[in-house]
Amino acid sequence: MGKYKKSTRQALLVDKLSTNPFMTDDQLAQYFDVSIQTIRLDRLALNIPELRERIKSVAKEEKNKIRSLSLQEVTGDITEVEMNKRATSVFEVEESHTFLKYNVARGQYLFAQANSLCVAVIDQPVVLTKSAKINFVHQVKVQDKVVSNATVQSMTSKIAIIDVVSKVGDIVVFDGLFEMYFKKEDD
Amino acid sequence: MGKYKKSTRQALLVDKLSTNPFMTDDQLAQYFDVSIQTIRLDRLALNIPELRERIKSVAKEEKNKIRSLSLQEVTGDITEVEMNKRATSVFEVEESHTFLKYNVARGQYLFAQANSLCVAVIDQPVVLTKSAKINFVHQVKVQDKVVSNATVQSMTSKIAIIDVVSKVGDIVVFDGLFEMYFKKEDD
DNA sequence: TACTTATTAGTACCAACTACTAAGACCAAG
DNA sequence: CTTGGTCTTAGTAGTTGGTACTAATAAGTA
Repeated sequence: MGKYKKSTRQALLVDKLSTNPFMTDDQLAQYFDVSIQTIRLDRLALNIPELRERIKSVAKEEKNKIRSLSLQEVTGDITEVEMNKRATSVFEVEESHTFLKYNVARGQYLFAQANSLCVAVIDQPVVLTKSAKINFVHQVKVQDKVVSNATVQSMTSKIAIIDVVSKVGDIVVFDGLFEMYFKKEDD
Repeated sequence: MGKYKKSTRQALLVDKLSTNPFMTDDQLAQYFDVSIQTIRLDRLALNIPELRERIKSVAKEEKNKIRSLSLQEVTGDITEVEMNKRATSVFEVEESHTFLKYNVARGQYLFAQANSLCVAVIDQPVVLTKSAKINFVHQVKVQDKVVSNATVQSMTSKIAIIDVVSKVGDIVVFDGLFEMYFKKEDD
């Protein structure tokens, strides 16, 4: 099999280091079958610190930071809302979390962002997710800003169908179709 | 202040490094007001590894702690695993999980539990969620114990289809069909 | 004083980098 | 086809925090 192209390699690099932050540039170069310089350029581009710094940050008690990244905080910042029509939120993955937790959590955070946005766009006090069809289209890299857009497709007195597309730049990383259930205040 | 004699210094050195393993020989030399060589002889005599090795061993411990902590945090406790076949986890909804917006947390945590379970059931180092079709069947209350069951429906060399059903007692609260993508890695 | 232990100085070497320059490879458009 | 851009590789100098070793010196003791 041929080598990966740059973007793929960089995505895989993030992934690799998230599961195993103890790899040297040399080992990574052999793994991806590229030169050590390429790995270093990749790290530079992705803002990934060198081995010793990675290890040091793991060793120091960054576990508190990581622990604090619970799901309810990861809903992203809602930047625009047009009630019952559409909404936008932004979620930036911080580098301190990514190495350890990112792998497991990626799917969960993208879903959480989208789900929260769906709740926010509906102008009702109680909004529940009923069902969803979701796709994780593309990997998210370190420090990527995930911009999520929710658009209400249809809305009855109890159910809203909302389409969500999350992008990093121009690249779609996640999309989903959410069916939200809500109750009017006096129910 | 006079310098310590050898035995005292070495005892203090062990103490110092046990509370702060991040000190370089240079810093230690200044601290004890001896030459760097003395510190190195001390470490040699006491079988204390160099800074980087000390940090690495701390990092490895820390990583395991964090991993189990964050996994437990997100997934609940995985109680049974039959690799590549099925797995079960239990997640108890605490107040903190429902803290801001009950409904938001509910969806995200149920999804997170299911998603994590799908990652755990596949015996591969890197497992990513590709897509999912999920249903939030019934509401979950605080202190409910959500028992999630994942069953691998089919599995190729790259993709696994997993069915997840989450229940509180006998009542189904969530179900989902997950398409997981994984990579074999010989490292 | 001679002997032993403790300390210091200094050299060569290493891993795993950073930061930089320069050149070649590859593809895409004018 | 050639020019330009990105991508990749090569190579050098310098850094940190060491190891491993030799040699000289200082301090304490018989």
